[in-house]
Amino acid sequence: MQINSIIPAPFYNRDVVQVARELIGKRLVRRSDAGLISGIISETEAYNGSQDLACHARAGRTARTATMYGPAGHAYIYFTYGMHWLLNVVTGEEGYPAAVLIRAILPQEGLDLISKNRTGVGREHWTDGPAKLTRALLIGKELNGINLTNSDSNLWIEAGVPIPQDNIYVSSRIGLGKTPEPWLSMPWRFRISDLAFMDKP
DNA sequence: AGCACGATTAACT
DNA sequence: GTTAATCGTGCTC
Repeated sequence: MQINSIIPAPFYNRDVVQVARELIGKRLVRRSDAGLISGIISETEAYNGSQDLACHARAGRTARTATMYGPAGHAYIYFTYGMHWLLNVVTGEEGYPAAVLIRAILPQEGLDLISKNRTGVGREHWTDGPAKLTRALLIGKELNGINLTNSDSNLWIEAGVPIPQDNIYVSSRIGLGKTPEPWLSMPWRFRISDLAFMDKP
């Protein structure tokens, strides 16, 4: 893939909800020791500032959430449920804590590597969850804070395939537990509703 | 210093 | 539909 197709920093230095919507269809690329692994982003969620009670930054700036306060276009990767790593992209002005959770991708390159990283799991479930895709792409704490707009990084996001607005399904975020309203119902989850276009050669 | 819980997953009944 | 796995983080004592 061409270096010049990497999404530049200004794309991320905007409203987190808008970025979450526009990340649908972009290509997430991981360069591992074994080779390239990539997939089209098919599901995202926006987490918007310390006032958003579903956002980790609700507790203010801590060692864990520090990257969310950093520059847009960097990766915020955190550990949860004692075993899972989740990948987010920092958005907005430096100092404002907001990020987009990458919830699912559609595998494109490095299928043999993904298969290896997801042994015992059916192809349809290789990367259809936020912790599944980080396992498939070998993403962990060592990539926390990495610049996703830098061609020297081992993780970046490229221009992918255009997704029409009417093929993006909007709903409320999931897995938020006891998060109170209105945050629980904010329409900040985006996903491709019709995957038929992927089946074309 | 101790504790409850989580932006989940996979394996159950 | 239900639940165990598993541990860093942030809050309470």
